[in-house]
Amino acid sequence: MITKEIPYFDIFQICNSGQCFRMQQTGDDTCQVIAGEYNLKIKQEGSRCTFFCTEEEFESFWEDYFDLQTDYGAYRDKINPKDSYLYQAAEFGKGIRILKQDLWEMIVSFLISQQNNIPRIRRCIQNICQQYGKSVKTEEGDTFYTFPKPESLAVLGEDDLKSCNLGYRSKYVVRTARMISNGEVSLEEIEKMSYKKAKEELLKLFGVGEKVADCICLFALHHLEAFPMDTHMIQALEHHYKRGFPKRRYQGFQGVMQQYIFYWELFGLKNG
DNA sequence: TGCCAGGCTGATA
DNA sequence: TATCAGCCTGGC
Repeated sequence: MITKEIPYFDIFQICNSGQCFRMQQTGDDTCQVIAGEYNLKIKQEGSRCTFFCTEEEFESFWEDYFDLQTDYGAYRDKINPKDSYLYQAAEFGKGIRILKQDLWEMIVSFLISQQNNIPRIRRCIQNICQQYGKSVKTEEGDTFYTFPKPESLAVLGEDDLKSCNLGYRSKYVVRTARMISNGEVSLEEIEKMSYKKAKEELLKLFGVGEKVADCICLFALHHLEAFPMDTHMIQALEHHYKRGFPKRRYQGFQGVMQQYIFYWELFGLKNG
């Protein structure tokens, strides 16, 4: 267990920001995240966060996973003070960070995300993990499931994941798993590529289009210049940036601004 | 009951 | 090159 003072870090904002489907609020001040072989409980009171893991695990994995070394205040300081819309969106979502998640898991997660809603995406992923992942016992005696490897899904029939509630997305996941498993597309190579090259490569995968590729670039590869355009973003930008979003001003970290806008559109407007 | 949700593919013109 | 139907399924 390790307790830290972390400014501008809000576990619930991250839970709801739609970038991570295996991080969930479990109580008034707690949440649970599953990543790789790890299952972490976090408790947050103000800027005081308690991570229920060893210091070694925190330093070798979670610190980087949550991008805790980066000063997000510096990104917000670059916001045009005359842009009151972006300013208020960034103020509202100032606890958001862009996580560094597993590439394969993000590919599958965002393949499933199309024409879908967050609770159902979570259920789909949970079903896949339970059926094809590895079960792991925690020290407390609880069981959780890891995310299955591409090879485990590549051997399935194209419709087999319909039983996990994926619907027509089943064949996207299975065919993509095959492309990776047979070496047609290399995850290791994509991880070394620039944003432009990585996106180009991801677009070769069956079921991956512009929006999904950008989400993968942002949430797995940490290419902060990726700017996913979904229906919410299209509407928000049409409404607030008639002459286009000033991406040049935020060159290199537009993705952070995208998250502030996205989170504001989904939660800020509704809650005042 | 019908419509739509955090898109994409493949057919058609 | 652009447009559009069709796709699963659950919630409203």
